[in-house]
Amino acid sequence: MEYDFKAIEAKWRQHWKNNGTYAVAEDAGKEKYYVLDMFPYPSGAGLHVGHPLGYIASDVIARYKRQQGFNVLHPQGYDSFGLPAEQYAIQTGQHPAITTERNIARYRQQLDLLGFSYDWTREVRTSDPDYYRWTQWIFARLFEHGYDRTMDKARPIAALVSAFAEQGNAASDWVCGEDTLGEAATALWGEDFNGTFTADQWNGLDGAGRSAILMAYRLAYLADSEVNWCPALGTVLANDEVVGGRSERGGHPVVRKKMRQWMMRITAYADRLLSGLDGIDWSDSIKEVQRNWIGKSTGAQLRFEIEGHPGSGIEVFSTRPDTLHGANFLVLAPEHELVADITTEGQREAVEAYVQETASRSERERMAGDRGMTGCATGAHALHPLTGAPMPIWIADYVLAGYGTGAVMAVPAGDQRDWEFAQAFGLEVPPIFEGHDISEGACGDKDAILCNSGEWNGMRCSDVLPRAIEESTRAGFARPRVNFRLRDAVFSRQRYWGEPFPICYVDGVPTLIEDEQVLLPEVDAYLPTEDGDPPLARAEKWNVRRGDRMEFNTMPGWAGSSWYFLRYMDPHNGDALCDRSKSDYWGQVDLYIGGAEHGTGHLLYSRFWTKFLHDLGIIGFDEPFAKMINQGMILGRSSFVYRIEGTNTFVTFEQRKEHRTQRLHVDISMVRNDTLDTDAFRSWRPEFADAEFILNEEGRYRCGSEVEKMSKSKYNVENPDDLVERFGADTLRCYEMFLGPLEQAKPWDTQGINGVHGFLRKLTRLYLGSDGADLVTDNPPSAEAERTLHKTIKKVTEDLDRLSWNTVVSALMIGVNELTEMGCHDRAILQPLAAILSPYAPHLAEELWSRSGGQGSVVDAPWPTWDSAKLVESEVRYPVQFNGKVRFQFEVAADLSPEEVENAVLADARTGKQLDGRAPRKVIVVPGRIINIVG
RNA sequence: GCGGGCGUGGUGGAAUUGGUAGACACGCCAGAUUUAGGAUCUGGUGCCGAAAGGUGUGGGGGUUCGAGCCCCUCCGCCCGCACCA
Repeated sequence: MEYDFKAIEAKWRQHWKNNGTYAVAEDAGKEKYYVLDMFPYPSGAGLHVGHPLGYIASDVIARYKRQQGFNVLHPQGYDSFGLPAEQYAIQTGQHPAITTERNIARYRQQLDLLGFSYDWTREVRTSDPDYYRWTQWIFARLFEHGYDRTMDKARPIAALVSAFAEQGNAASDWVCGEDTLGEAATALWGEDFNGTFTADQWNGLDGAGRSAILMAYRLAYLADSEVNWCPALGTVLANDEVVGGRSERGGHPVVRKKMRQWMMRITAYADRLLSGLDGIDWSDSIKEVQRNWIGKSTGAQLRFEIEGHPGSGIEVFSTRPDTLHGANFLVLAPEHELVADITTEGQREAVEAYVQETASRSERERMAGDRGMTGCATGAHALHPLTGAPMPIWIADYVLAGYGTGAVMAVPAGDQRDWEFAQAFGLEVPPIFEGHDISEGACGDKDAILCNSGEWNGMRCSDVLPRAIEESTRAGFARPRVNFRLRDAVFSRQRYWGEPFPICYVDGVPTLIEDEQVLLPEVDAYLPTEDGDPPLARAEKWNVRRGDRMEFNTMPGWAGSSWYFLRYMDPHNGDALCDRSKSDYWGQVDLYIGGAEHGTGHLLYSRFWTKFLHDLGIIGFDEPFAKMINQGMILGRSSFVYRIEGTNTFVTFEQRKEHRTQRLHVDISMVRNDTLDTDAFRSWRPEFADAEFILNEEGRYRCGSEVEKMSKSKYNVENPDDLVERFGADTLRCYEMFLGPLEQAKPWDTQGINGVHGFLRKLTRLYLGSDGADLVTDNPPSAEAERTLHKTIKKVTEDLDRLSWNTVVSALMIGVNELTEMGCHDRAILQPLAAILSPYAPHLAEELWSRSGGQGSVVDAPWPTWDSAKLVESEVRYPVQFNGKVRFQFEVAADLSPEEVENAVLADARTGKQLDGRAPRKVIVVPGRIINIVG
């Protein structure tokens, strides 16, 4: 066998392992290149062919860059804290660490088969205490820091404490949770707290009081937030785990409950997270997802006085204060704090019923559904700040409590939702736009011309807007305001298998534990306690060793994955999360490859933590991933059989409509070319043992098929191990790259792999005879063979530079086809060919490199360069322009310089045949293969 | 509804800067060969047509000597967000 892939791959896999080929170290004399995969969660199911796609792509680039002389950092690790291992533990009692260890071993085994050039000495695992120690350390720094708006960076809370001691909180402009501050201050100093406190007030506080105040400023803080609590399950549920007021799993009742949770003040970084997007090379769509999620809007906060309630007012946020003259009522979220105060006696019953009704639905549910407008008048009125006209105050669930101030000024002529609300409740729609018919709907056009708007009549909205903000501010009822949709992230989970917080409570005050690492304790069960405390509360000895008690929550999955790319640079450092000299050398990730599904999770949180660590001077850059490619999903091709209802008889695809049939997924391993192996099917499951088949005219059972997501339950999963067994890792690598553009979703087609396998076999035959004898000669290569080689080097190099993985395989195939046709066995051709093959088929490339006399490992073989002089084609046709019109096609040898082309054209064209009988004076050869002739 | 992207043979896709559309591969067809395989080799394969020729990148229009690519418009598909004031 001339291409014995099993022997070749085993041989070189062992060789690389023995030689530690892929270990890298900092080298000041070499330019670095950092190429990173999103590390996997090691699930029990193992890999299917979709998982390695991105890993192969990054490995190709890592190998290519390495051969180009870069010092390449290409690590891999495991995001090993997570829910599946914990659920398995709840069911079986097996410790998640054991499950995780086993799954990692399986992953490693599968990854090793594929020939990746990872430096495994740098492996990280988020569940490793030596790793999560630093995750806890970052949390501690976040706890100890706040965000100073003046300096636009994170600063130690200690600096704020000094400022408070001297000037209270009036002089410093730090990001502050106003609700948290308000609650704490009210508890300490009484109801009339107006947002500021003095140095005397501060200095008079005890430790608990100060702690409560400082919580409003910390980047990691404790706060009461409303969550979906399921008492039966003893845990908090995410909004999408709640359906119709009951838990999605089990159907237990869910209540909305305020719970004290750790939060991350990511909102402090909202502006920088937004502007930082401009400087990084990510896809437009994922940047757009992040922009949308951050949701910056600029406008004003306006205050409306309430009739009969002097001193209190309703604050609303609006991006369109230019439409203020069209505002004729206010709408509050049902949860708005003023609702109870302002509701009139006549409306109280109706309002309370409405509030009750909305409270029983989750926010998610309110947002979905039929969009029918609901609401209720409070009976109260606000006063229009310009005209003093009374404006009825309504409550409605289309206004969200969590956004802006939880209240809006309704401008039914300018906002579709307000318009619909006005229609539903028979409210007036004052027209404020010239030429706009308000019976049709609202007008959102910012270029519309205003009317009925006092001094602004006749002006364009977009021109009025800045003026409206300015004038309202001067009049004292408004101030400019920027609002973000982004909300602070809940950082607590009531789970076991996550990072424990380095926090204990001393007299109720949350306090950092920094003198020793807080390790995840052993527990006797992985469920919450009877009291509803998280599983960590079961670890009684662990719990009581500090303060009153330890923190029982653990950190969410995204904690460990927010900074792992840094740890690879210095994975064994026991004194720091990453030495500054190492992070300065390796710097940002140059190429990050992974799925697009993390747009608002991992990718946002790692940007946040990176900026924070940059503020602290831990690292010298503030964006983690300079360039990112999101690979598309590989879809499976499912096969179906058609059972006649109520029988055990199956008809083929062609006949399925002649009967009442039921479509069933069948395992694709039993199907070849859409034909079912009926014997295999009978023995697949007992219920099919006596299945009858009605075959088609060709005497075979033809299955139906469909492209859908790969999944166990659809029996359409292709396992990489099987394919490596049948075709080898090199074939699988090439084929996955050949499938199509990396970013696109594409169906898997196992039949297609034969073509790529044939290519590698054909390639091998250039070097080896069928008996395994060397065929490589030292004959001088023909010009033709050189042209093929240089053309291939050029194409492969250019395609890799623009990250076009799939076209590279085609280029290699074409080269091999041509060389095979020529019968080329020349060392001068085949050695460089092995070198450029290496990124895609590293095992075979090593074999062929050594067979063709290459020195050392092909992994370090310098990337060949192409010589344009060798790229001579016989003739090229140029379209020729004469006085602006293309008159004829001119053929010229392709290796001529522009000057030679010019002379050739002049010489020929002077006959004047194609040039209206005129002799040209000048010939201009321009790129794009067009020749301009000036008459 | 808003935002992002896409539309090319039977299939996956190529065409990099506006310059011979369909490279490369699968599938299919025909032939060869054989120890009958999920093997190998050779040739063919966009569509219509016997051929000459015509036609062709979702539809229509435009710019250009020239459009898969640029502009306008309509249709269809995918992804993300979705009452964000």
